[in-house]
Amino acid sequence: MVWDKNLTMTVRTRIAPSPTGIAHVGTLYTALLNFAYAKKNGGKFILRIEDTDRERYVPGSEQVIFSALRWAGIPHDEGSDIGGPFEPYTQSQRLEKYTQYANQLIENGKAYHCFCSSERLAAMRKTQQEKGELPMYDGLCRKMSQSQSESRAKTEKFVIRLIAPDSGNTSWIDAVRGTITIENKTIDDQVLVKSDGFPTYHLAVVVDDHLMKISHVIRAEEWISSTPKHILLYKAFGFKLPVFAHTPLLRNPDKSKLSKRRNPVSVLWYQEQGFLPEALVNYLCLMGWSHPDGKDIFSLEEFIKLFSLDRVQTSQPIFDLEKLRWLNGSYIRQKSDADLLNLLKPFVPKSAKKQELIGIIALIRDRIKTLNEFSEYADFFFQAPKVDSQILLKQSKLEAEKTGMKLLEYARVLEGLSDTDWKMPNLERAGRQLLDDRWSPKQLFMSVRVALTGKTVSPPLFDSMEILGKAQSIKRLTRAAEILTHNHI
RNA sequence: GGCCCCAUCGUCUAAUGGCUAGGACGCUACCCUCUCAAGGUAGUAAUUCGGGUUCGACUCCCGGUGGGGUCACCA
Repeated sequence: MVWDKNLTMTVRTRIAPSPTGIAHVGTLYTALLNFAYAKKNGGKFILRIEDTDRERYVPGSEQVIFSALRWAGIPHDEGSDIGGPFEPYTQSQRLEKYTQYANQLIENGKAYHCFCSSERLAAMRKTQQEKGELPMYDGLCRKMSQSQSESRAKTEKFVIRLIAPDSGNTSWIDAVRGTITIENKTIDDQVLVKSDGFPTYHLAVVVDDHLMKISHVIRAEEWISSTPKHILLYKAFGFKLPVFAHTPLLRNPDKSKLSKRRNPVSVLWYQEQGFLPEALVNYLCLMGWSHPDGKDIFSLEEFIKLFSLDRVQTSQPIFDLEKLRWLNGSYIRQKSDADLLNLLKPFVPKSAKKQELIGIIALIRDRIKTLNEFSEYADFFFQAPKVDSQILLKQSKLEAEKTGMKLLEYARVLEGLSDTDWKMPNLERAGRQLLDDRWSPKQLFMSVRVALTGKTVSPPLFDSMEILGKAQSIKRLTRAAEILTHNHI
């Protein structure tokens, strides 16, 4: 990026979520890019809470956002929870600033009071749309004399609107897309201050980005069409423009903007499913960006080292759970036993013993893609399964009686093993000794598998038996044999 | 609909005028094997269309088509 080279000021980027309930993966994605860009350039990453919409505010959302970013390993240098040189970092605590700047605009003739009722606005929009025009404010109050406007403002409710030029163009050099130009006549007289005295996003974001010395505004492409409004405001205030960079918008498999209707979007959901933060972050890195060496798996540190805005793609990627799952499985496989034991804690029965778990982990680590799949593979260790005789017989391919007798025979042989001999190779040897021309390895071992686990899919049989223990294994074999004979007499 | 953005295998992407268009996920087959995985090997599949520019276009230009975003006193 050419204009980076002459940058003398510090790079300061920010993420500015609104507290509406969840931590969105789209927010995490934008945070990741802003964080990486700041760190790459030795700058600061700021977290600002944009809570100027009182109707949509959900108490507690801030904590959800903080904890999601903490989980993901994307720490901020300044923010509403930790403060900083430009605090407060919560917009509802900065109200006077916005009022002050809005009034300055009115004094300079760059903005005006608007007294139009929402009914009039709605009616106006309706007729405009019927005529096939684009709905825009008709500028009624813009024409009002200053004295009239001032006196009405003393008694009536009003909003403050920006005066947008009717001709000319507004353009900027987008750091990921190049020059973008928009005709001023398509820009509405944007509301800056609402009738409740709160600023709109457009005013607050410009004022705060300026006051907080944000150098690079890196945000999703859905903001492209409001960027000219922001530039107009920067100019009206005489502020220095930041670099704008509009990143691709994450999409659902149906190609629409990523939303909870079609896709899990809450970071918390991924956490609860047992996705590892490294995997989610790594996957997000692959959205609209690629490693110069074509690597798919790399650390956040490596990403920071290699990240650049000009390598960011402009087309909109689809968020694909399948590839994320693969990546997650890969990260799980790389974990140490101790780490996995720790990570698995929320997904494992409380009664589970540590030694036992370490053994189980060795058996399932290559099989699970998310941590919550632990129970799918390992639940039989903690609870005797319900054995379905039909499923069992389908594996043995022999009559119930013969199958039951074989299971009992295996149980008897196992009975002869001492506790110290209760080891995988011995268990397997004992099993293989029972093979003959009627019992192939597959028939016998699959039958035993169903008897012990209730399923046709499980971790390796003899390793599982070693962990399950002598008493429990024999008990389950005997019980399966009983079920077979009861059902078929 | 106006405006804006975008267009390489099903998906994520590489290749910015010169290669048989590469890699990854997924899928298929084989190997391994007590099942499922993991691992290994092989395979499947793409430059949206039409015009230009050029000795030569995935790559540059124009148009069509398609997709997305945005048009609030929400962010």
